[in-house]
Amino acid sequence: MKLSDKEQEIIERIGVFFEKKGHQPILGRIMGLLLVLDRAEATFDEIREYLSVSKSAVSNALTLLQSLDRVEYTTKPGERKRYFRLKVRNWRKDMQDDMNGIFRISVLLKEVMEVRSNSNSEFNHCISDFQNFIEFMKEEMPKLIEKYDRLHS
Amino acid sequence: MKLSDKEQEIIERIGVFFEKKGHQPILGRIMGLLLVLDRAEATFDEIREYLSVSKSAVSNALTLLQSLDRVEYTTKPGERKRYFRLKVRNWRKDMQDDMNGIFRISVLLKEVMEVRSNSNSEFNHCISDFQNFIEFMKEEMPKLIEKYDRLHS
DNA sequence: TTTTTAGTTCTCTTTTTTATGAACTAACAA
DNA sequence: TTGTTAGTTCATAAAAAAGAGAACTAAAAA
Repeated sequence: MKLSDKEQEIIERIGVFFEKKGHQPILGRIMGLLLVLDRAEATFDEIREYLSVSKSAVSNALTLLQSLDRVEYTTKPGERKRYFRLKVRNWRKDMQDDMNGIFRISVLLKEVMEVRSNSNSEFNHCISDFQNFIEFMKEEMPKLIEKYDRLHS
Repeated sequence: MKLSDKEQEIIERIGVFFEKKGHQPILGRIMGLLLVLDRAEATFDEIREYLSVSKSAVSNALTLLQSLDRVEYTTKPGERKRYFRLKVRNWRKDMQDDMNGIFRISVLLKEVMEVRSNSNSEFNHCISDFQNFIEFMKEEMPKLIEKYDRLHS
């Protein structure tokens, strides 16, 4: 039960990717592991061994990943073990959430505009312009997704 | 030289927003301050006082913000002080960078596909589907931006 | 009933991040 | 020349995050 160097490297890279999103390191590495394994699932203990981390680390990470709706588990008849796997169906939703996270700056800018006087109209105008841009993007994004679904159905 | 409660609150909120992007707390708070101030600029010492942080914290944060191309400074004739302000022109670019950060998962998924066998075609198919979706988005995004610019010129 | 399996919870250490404060520098001013 | 202003750098303290390991629990198996 050993991962190849290439697999390990990819897991680390995916780990870093999710770490940058503000998650703790193991979360990303567990997701990387579940992506790399051919079965696309693993038991609690397999995860522990593949990643050589403690039980508590795995337990906490899996609890968190499930609460984030990124991981789920199934059981097999006659077995007590849980088989953890990625919630594949949510990937697009997760990505949209990330997009909305980026767009959320416009809410903050709106509040900024509320406290600013109109003495610096050049700067105020820059903020408004940027807000318009974001509003446009926010409106167009769902249309883009619809377009994709129309093309791929 | 005091900020109102409302201004402070907005600065904290903007701080948290940028913290979630992986930056250290003061970076976001400095950006928040520069957004909230009517002049939209502040000297080194004003930043220090408004945010009640140490000189070194301000110095390091400003150096970093400048290297990230988010802040710049101007000087005024006869004054040695620097007037720091946000690089407003880069906001859209920053946002596009953030988007590309989200899309970068497709590079990782490509590598994942390279190490996966074809034994689990259902899962592999899910990955490919998601990759197609991202590729579509990556292609459409610049078009969307063009469209916005055409409408607002 | 006792044991085993599968995971959880709690306490504590290790590591990393964030920021402080003091000493330092560079440029100009008195 | 000495002082002052405007910052920088460095060593370190304080705080937060991440994870380890042991004790614990709950359900099934023997």
